[in-house]
Amino acid sequence: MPKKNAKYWLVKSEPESYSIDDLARDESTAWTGVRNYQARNFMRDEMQVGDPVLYYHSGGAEPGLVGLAKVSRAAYPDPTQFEKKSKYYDPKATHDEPRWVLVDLAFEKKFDAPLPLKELKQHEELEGMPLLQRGQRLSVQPVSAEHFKFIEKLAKAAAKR
DNA sequence: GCCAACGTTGGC
DNA sequence: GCCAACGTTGGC
Repeated sequence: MPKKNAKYWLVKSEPESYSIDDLARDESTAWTGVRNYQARNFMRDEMQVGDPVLYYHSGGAEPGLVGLAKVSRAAYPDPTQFEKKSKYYDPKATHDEPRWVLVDLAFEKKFDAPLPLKELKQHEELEGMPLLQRGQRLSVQPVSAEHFKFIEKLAKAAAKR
């Protein structure tokens, strides 16, 4: 079980670039390439080791929640910002003043059945969840404890169907 | 500091 | 592939 003061999160990834199966295979990964200040600030200021993280697949035929990870290392500079050949290279970032940070995520579990976005939208218990807001594009976002617990229940119920 | 242009995300 | 939403950039 997460610590009492744990916060809950959600990260998005396109399964073609890095899926829950990739994370399961790697066991943990550095969450490189976040280039949005709001998302960065969540990682830098609020994500703590042990925090549970919902894993969301965006794009594709059926976007939805596919599993669970947890934060395994707190924020540190994203090395890709310094790599000229990386598509995440940022010429304005320096080692003295890095602009982008990341956290490490560790695989926790893959849901037996994914929870499609269109199903999530049908539960009024999840009303107000950032993921479900129109035009919402943040790739790292907070999840309330209530929403997180409800989603855990949904995942268990979906596995039994 | 405003705001138009542009680029990206992501559902459909 | 389309397009709405939104963030960033850059001219002024």
